[in-house]
Amino acid sequence: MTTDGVDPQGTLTQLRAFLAQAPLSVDSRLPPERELCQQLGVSRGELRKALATLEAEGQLWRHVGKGTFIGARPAESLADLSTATSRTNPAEVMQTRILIEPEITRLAALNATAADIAEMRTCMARSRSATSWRQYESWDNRLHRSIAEATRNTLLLAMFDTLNAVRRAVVWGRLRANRTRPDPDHHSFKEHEEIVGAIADRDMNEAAQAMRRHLQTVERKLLNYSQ
Amino acid sequence: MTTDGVDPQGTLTQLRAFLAQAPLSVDSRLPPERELCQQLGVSRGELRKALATLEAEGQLWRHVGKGTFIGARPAESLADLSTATSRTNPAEVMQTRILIEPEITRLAALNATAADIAEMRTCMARSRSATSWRQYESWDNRLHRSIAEATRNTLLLAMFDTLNAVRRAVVWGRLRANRTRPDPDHHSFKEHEEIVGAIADRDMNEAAQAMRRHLQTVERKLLNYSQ
DNA sequence: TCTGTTTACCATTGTCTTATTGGTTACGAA
DNA sequence: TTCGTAACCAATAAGACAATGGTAAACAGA
Repeated sequence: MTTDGVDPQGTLTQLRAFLAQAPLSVDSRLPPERELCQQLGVSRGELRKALATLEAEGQLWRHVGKGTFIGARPAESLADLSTATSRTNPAEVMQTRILIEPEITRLAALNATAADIAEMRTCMARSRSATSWRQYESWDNRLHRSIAEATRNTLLLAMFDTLNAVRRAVVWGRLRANRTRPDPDHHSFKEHEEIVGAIADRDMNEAAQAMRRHLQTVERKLLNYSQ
Repeated sequence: MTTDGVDPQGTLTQLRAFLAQAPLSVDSRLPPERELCQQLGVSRGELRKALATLEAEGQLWRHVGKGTFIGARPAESLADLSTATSRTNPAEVMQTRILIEPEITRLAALNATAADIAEMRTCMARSRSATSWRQYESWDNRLHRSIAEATRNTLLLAMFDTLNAVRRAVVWGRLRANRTRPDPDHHSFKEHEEIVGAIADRDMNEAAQAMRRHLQTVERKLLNYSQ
């Protein structure tokens, strides 16, 4: 194993020298392969071998249609709705809801106005009188969102909307067709009452716990049987 | 005031009839004004008056370059990083962090592996030996993210990243220049120790409370004096 | 036979141009 | 004045085109 067996024509060395000499800062794009191989006087295949080595070393990264860039590949942000949706699952969604929504409810109990609470009660009444699961879920959604609105924190509301969007995408096909409308004694009705009641009482701890109990019921129903 | 003073040519009535007859479901786009006014045999001005009435009634919505659509105008999603950033403020950001991150820490105490905890300790050590505020904040960021990673919930991690992106954008210009590096007895060092210690002990409640105490200190420093 | 070069093609991405659309204004006719 | 017509504007959408990394086949040279 001779040294020139590793880098026969010195393409890699030549490329390193070029990068050291060129005025390229981090995240800047270097010339396209078709130009660069002419500048260095090597074939495109040899150049790509050297580039592959540097990429393996983490000194640069490449992407079709974009180019070749200095530095570390930008981590694909998980903070993106589509990528988050494609990588998660219903169990994670419920766990996240159980973590976050009770705390939202706690803050709602502190900040909700009378109008907010009236809005929640309206949503509850409409969900009770829903004539289809689709209607019920619409009002259920709106109830949960009105609680998030009551926190008077736009960022928190945005986080809730994000979570909600992921939830809808993940449990998409889940259409309950076995019954045409919710039972009058559907568990959610009583649980919603408890949540909104605690918010109206300004009982922050009870509000949070009621929401947690509600979501845990939903999770149980979701993961064990369908509904 | 005669009846035909309200709708002289009956354009509005004609348009209502057209919409009732046409096979247009919710969210579907109706023909552009230039076509529609020919179909109905009225001038574009008259058509636009009728459309304005229906829009005021909430039966349709219009937008330049897009068209005219049946149904309610889609609410601009707050679940968007840029809009959320532009409407929130540092106080909301801290409130949201104090609500969410302790719960993340609680779950991390349950799910963290030994490797996760080692990663957290590495971040703490690096932040202690940082020679600039910029370095310190980089390792502080990475510590908080490693805690979110330890939850083993990709959706929760995505939510954390979202919150973090907003935080960075909101408190952007805030560069601490009064000292070149953090004090060796900076409050965060001890608080980070308590958080990671509780995670290592699998003490979920203490982990959550330690994180809450830490963030409340950060909030106090942020809102009262700068740092 | 093996290695490297050339060439062509592909899928993805970015950029530029063009067309469409609601909104507005000016002008003229009734 | 009132209303229809035309023209223009800004925002948006859609398509055309070019550029780029990735890949395989054909070819040449040892």
